[in-house]
Amino acid sequence: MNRGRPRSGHVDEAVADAVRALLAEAGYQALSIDGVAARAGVGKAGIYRRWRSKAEMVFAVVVHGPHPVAPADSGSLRADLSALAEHIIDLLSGPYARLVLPGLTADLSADPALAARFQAGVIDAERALVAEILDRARARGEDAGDDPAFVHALLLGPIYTYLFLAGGEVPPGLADRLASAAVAALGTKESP
Amino acid sequence: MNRGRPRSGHVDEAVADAVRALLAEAGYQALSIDGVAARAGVGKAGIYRRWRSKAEMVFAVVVHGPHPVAPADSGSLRADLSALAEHIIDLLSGPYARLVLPGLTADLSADPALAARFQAGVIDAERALVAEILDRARARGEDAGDDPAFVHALLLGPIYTYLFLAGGEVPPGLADRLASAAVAALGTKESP
Amino acid sequence: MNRGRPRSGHVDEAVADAVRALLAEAGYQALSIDGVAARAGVGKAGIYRRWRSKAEMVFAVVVHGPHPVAPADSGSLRADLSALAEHIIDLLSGPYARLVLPGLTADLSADPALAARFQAGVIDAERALVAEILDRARARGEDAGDDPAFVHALLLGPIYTYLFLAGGEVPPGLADRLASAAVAALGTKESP
Amino acid sequence: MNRGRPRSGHVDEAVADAVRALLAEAGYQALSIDGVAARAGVGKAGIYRRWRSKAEMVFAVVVHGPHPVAPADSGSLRADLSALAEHIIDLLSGPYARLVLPGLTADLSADPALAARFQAGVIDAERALVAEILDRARARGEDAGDDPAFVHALLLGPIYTYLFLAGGEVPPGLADRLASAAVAALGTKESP
DNA sequence: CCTTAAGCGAGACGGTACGTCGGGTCTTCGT
DNA sequence: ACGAAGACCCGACGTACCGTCTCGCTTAAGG
Repeated sequence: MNRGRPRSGHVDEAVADAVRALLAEAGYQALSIDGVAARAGVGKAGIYRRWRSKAEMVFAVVVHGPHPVAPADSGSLRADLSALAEHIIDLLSGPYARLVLPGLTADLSADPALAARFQAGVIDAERALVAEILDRARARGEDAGDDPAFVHALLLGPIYTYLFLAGGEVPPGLADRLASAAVAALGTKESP
Repeated sequence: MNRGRPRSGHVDEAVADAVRALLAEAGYQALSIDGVAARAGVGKAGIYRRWRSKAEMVFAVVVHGPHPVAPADSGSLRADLSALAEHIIDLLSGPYARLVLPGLTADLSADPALAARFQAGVIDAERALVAEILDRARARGEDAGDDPAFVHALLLGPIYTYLFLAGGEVPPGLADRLASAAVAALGTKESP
Repeated sequence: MNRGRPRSGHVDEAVADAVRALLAEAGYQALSIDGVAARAGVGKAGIYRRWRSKAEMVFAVVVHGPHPVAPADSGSLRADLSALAEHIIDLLSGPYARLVLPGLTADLSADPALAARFQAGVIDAERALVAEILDRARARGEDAGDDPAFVHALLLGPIYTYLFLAGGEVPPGLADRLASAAVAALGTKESP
Repeated sequence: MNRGRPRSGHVDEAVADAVRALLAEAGYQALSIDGVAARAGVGKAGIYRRWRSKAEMVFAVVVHGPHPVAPADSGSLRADLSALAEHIIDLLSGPYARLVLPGLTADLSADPALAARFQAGVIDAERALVAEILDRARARGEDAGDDPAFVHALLLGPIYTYLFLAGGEVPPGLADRLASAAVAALGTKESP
């Protein structure tokens, strides 16, 4: 049985609001636990009771999960992948992800436990979407390979590169071009 | 003419050694200017006189530039791209890049000036290599498209994804598969 | 009429035990309400229901009051005062008083209400003992002055000084010497 | 040779001012290092660089030492001791000592090193004054005993008792009465 | 007997202060 | 003028307690 005073949902809400507000104002690096606590009108202990680090907190608040985005079934592999790529572009250039992802990625590299949760909650979820799209294509008789992780990397990687390693903007038509590249790659023998 | 005592090369060496040692011991996030100064037996002022931030210092020391890697000319676009991909994999999974890149990427997103220098010094240099490879292919009569940046993103992005967003390891044969995908993409009309 | 569940004596016992144990282990300053509650297996509310502060709690537990030490009647003022001084020395150098008094005194200076209770429960009680001794002496025809508080200060003050302001140890024979000093002071005209 | 930037006297002054102001406003217990740093416009590190605790800081600032109060030589032991007692009363009921002493005494009991410094800097200094007075009296042919520490305790103890253990006020004429008591005690054989 | 008020252990709550660490700047002396 | 050294102000860190407040559960007295 659960003993003691139960945790208050109000804290979670207030922290989530404060995190989003402060991220928008100053970005991930400038976000501090002290600052969030003060802005949320919450004790620091209430935050540390829930999350062990800034990275965990932001991860929980911003990446918390609405990734159930069912992949559209347009009847063609290329169109499905293009839609998925467009979805990833939207996600990564969205209001918060853009501010959060580089810093969060850095923290992941120093916290294997959190990295595992990111892997499971975000990467694996997206790979599952790719797998579903490929399965459907295979059912239709299209050539769909057998490595959803590779196809996923072929979509996510270039998008991440444009956004966070190169200039910061995604070129127009990128989703289509990535989908075409992926389809072309699937229809190729890798060694001559 | 320069007056006063000239800068001592000894400082640069000592700092470079200290940065490498401390990176290996504790990683990028745990690296501090104080720590580097103490380890190098150097004053903090001597460091700030050279670089404006931790990110600049590490960037200068670790990514300092020896990227003159002439792209091998193997006579085939696919083989050239594969060699380049292999080179990128080696670079990114090298001893320091692996420890440094996620944190450095995060700092880039908060320091536009440094981001521009990273863009110019690393991204543009690699894009130029791709451009050279594509030019050679075109001269040979192969289909080479007109967007080296896209081809570069197609190589670097998935590698970065595997190393820093997903598990941390690059699957075997990745360089070949990426090169094949790029070549296939180039031989495709992007709109049906 | 008292309704509701009556207070459990078990709490008082458990708290008293915990306070004594923790005092012995770490002293007054390191004693915390959280610590006492945890050690006693008691809720913090149960403690705050009984006492308003750490000082009150410790005061109640350690100085709880059994000071009814009837002053021995030896037939001589000097001997009576010496016995009382010896008693005070024993009290103040006892196992807990020694750990508690300096900190408790400090808290008194910040809590007038508690100070008044300390004054009434400890100081006034001891002054009453002195008054009784002086009355007996006066009845015997000895010179006993008319200011028990002064005589009491003449006994308690030096003892406190030796124990808590100077080194920490009471010199041998102190009780006798203080009694002699007090008697001598009583037999003196204060202004020539 | 001393290397590095020397400590700034401005910090010492600012801290001393802030400590005095905050003591007057809220007392010793409510004084915090954070508060002093903020009020003084000084970093906490600057404080911790100088003193290891609140008690050390306050001790250094308030009790800093100028106790060179030469003992008046009035030609009589009783008058000298009375003057000294009056001086002690003034000291202890002075603006800061009153706020500081109880809390400081408490901290002494938890910090033997500081206790030793208090003993050496304050108690021993006052005992030396007593010793000097007694020496002068002995030179005059008066009976002066051989235990300055005892005489000192006979003066300081009752004063401390009145101020910090009993009500808080010193009764009028106390200095004279303590001096008389001390003189009387010196002229007495301690064992019947 | 059955309500019901108050007690109980537990522990979360908003806060404050702790002592430490790092950032980026400034100031000394010696080279 | 540069060098090492190190103090400067600032602000965040993660921890520990404070005193208060819910929880769900006894526990007895009063109706």
